[in-house]
Amino acid sequence: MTQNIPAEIAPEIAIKNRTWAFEEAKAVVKRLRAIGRGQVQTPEKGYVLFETGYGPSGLPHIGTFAEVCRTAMVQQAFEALHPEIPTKMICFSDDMDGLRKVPTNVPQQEMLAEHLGQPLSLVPNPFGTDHPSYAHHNNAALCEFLDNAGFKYEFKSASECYKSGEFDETLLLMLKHHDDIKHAVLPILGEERAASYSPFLPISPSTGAVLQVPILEVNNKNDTIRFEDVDGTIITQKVTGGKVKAQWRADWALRWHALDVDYEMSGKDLKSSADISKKILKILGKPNTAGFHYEMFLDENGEKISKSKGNGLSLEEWLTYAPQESLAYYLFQRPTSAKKLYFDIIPKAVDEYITFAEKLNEQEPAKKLDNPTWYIHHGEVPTTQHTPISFALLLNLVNAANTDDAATLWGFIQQYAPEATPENAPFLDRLVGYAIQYYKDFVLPEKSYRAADDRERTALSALADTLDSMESGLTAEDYMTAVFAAGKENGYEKDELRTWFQALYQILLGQDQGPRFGSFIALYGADKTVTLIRDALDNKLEKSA
RNA sequence: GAUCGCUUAGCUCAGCCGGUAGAGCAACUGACUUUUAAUCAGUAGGUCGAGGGUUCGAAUCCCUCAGCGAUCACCA
Repeated sequence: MTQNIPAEIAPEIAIKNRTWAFEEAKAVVKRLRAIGRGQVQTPEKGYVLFETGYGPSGLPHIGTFAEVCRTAMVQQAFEALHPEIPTKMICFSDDMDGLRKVPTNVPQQEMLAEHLGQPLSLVPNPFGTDHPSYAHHNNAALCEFLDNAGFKYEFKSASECYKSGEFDETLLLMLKHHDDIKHAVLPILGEERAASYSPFLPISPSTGAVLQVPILEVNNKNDTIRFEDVDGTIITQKVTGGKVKAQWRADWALRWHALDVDYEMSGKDLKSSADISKKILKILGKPNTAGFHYEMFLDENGEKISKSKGNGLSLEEWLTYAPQESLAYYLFQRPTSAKKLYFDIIPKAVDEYITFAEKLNEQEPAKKLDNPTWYIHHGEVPTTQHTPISFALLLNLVNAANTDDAATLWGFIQQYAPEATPENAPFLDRLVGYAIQYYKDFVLPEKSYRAADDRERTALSALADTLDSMESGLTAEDYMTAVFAAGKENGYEKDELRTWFQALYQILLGQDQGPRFGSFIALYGADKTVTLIRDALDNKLEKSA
């Protein structure tokens, strides 16, 4: 249930920490103290609850990850303050929400259009996966993602909460305070919406759709509401048992109340909604849930990242080029100021993560709490995270080494860190994979091979012949000598040798710069270099570029 | 209109319970390599948006202003 056991940090030390995560955790403590009349103790439900919200109308995105990740950080800080109190994180999916519009990026558009208005958990699955519904598919994606990232959480489905009756008690309470709740929400609504607003959205008995209709009458004796169904029939329906869903904002308060949520953060775009939800929670008679509002993610030009525009950097993109830990590190930084998300920040984030990860285990307890990796690795960085070289160096290396082969790249790495191997530095090995991906996507497409002129052809074939006749396994210096000899003996004067090397890069590697050529041959292999040269002379490289 | 954020070295940003500024990149110098790049060592570079206040002392707290930007006001 508890997220983890932070490495021994005395609560007296923890309470002095001022990072945002601890400030948030202290807000949770304050809430507990209010509930316990001055005593900080385990809530009646048996644990302190941290909630995150997810809308399964789309796949999990970077905002989803950010919210779970940061909530886990607050949770960990709380555990350091009160190790004796159990905690739990719930990832709540609002899969009872109606399908408002058909997303343009999913299959079976027409089929989905027929199900507009239906709860997402009843809309058929258009993806062809095993899951029974649209929402189930997305929920599974969320869980898979969170599991892979190593989060400890409990998944909760809105549809199940409504149907099972878990929300009934609170729904009845909301029915009792129907008008108060309505008036709490009205001030922030536009005129048009205000006219028909109700905290309740009945489920149509004829179509199953989530209806956004005026509530004609509230009956607290029978636990019912009256409304007009899509076909014009006036219906009287219980608010319990999954026949009614709470409207946005009221829905939030409902969850906080019914599950007794102690902490939930949200984006600043939801600030006004959260404020209303707090008012509703108060009407329902519970103390405030703790939580703050994090800033939005922007793109390189400071504009809001939107999935439809495709600007900025997506979660998938980050995780294609860098480890999840580096993103978590990035997310730890000042959540209340807007973050620009674009490619260039990734290498820096990775290297700063590495720097902090290398330091954590030796730091004084008080210092540990200022180290972002304390939150990412639950107090102690595993030794497997050690890497002797930086990601920036690795990216330069993969560029220079001109290879998408991990083994070759490791050869270059060992020039810098002779003792490192994929086995004893698994994190570095992961970084190698990311660097190669980067090479494939950004370096390779930029390559432009040119054909050799006559002098170059002569020198290159001489080099190929020499290499062919050399024994394998010679040193970089031996190969270097051969390269120089091939140049000198085939028309390159001493002061022209630079152009000879440049020719090698342009003709063989498709770029203006490259690695030290002797080392390149030693690592790439003399025989493969011969093949490379002969392919170049046959003009085969241009096609593969 | 309401709410919030940002403004610190050429660039991107960190520092913010007050004690005369830091990093990365870029620049420059040097070392090392029988090419370049890389690597390593070092140097230089800022009246911390403007004005005022509190203080022995403010990039850091308070007020005013300016510029830029975001979010909300339809849906979640």
